[in-house]
Amino acid sequence: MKTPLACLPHDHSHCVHTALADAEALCERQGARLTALRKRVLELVWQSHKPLGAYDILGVLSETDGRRAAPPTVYRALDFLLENGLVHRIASLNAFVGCNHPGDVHQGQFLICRSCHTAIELQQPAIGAAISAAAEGVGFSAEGQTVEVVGLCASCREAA
Amino acid sequence: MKTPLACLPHDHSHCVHTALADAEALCERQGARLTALRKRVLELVWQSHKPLGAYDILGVLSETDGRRAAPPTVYRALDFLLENGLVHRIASLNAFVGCNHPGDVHQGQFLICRSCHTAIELQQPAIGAAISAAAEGVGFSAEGQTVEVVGLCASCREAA
DNA sequence: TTTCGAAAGTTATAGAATAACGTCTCTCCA
DNA sequence: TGGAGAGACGTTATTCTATAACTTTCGAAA
Ligand SMILES: [Zn+2]
Ligand SMILES: [Zn+2]
Ligand SMILES: [Zn+2]
Ligand SMILES: [Zn+2]
Repeated sequence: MKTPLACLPHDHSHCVHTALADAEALCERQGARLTALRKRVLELVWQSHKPLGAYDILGVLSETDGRRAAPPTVYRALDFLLENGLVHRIASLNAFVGCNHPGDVHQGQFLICRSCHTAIELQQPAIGAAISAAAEGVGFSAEGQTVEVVGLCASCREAA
Repeated sequence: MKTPLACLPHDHSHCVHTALADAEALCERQGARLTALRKRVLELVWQSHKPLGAYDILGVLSETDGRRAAPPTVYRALDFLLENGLVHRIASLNAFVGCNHPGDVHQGQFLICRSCHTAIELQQPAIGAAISAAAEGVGFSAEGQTVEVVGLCASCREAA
């Protein structure tokens, strides 16, 4: 039972640097253009392990960065990041979080702490397989999965 | 491999009657008030096996039923139905669907056909258990699960 | 009959996402 | 060199989803 980095104090700037570097490398390899705006949005999404709303990103771009930005600016950047597997959308929160395993084709499972709002990305092939199998069992061919779990993370559990 | 009723031609009025009768019985038993409005909203949600948006419900109430209704009217009814386990919310669609197993405390898994938009509710304790176990594995206590799978249902698969 | 509380009506607003069109700046090739 | 075309981004407007806050209605209990 390893507590995930996300809900422990850690050198988060390292997370951010790694994520940005990985993104650069990945886009290079795939011929995708990681523009300054897209990189900045990715950085903002990675500013913490908490899913971030599109309008929060918009706020930072407008107020802190001083960039003239309207919703489509943010959503286009997010669409790019989603398509390239650099972020995930959390449907139950209408928010976005950086992907921990960029490059792999995958659909994570997310553990969302109702106390500290941290999202932990799991990658348990067994879960995906169990779901696909159950779907196949009724003749349904699964193409995409949304698995989001709300509860209490290890830290918040201890604190309580 | 049993194809679920939901994506076969069937006597759907039977689904509706059963759902409404079950709801009456359940509310009676639990001392919850299934008012005319709430019952009507439940009926509308059950009008098909496709998840229905709150504003679609609102449209019917206003135009067909001639009832003066604003969003809160619908959302309050839906909240009641959710709290009493009579409908589920599909986060990835912002829509609502009737519950197939009212009364049981459960969180379904949903298979959503991208072609005919039918939602099939599964109740596989094994999946829920696998997810909870994976969460416990990193010290996370799962309290609620959202499992939504998009793909092709048996009928649409055949048709293609 | 009065009183109280739940349900529903009403008005306004917040929050999330997209449509449609214009502008800018590259790269590519004549 | 100098367009042509494509992609990224800006801009404006609108749609869709959801909730806040206050008022009115109505039925059951005291
Ligand atoms: Zn991921
Ligand atoms: Zn926490
Ligand atoms: Zn039916
Ligand atoms: Zn289908």
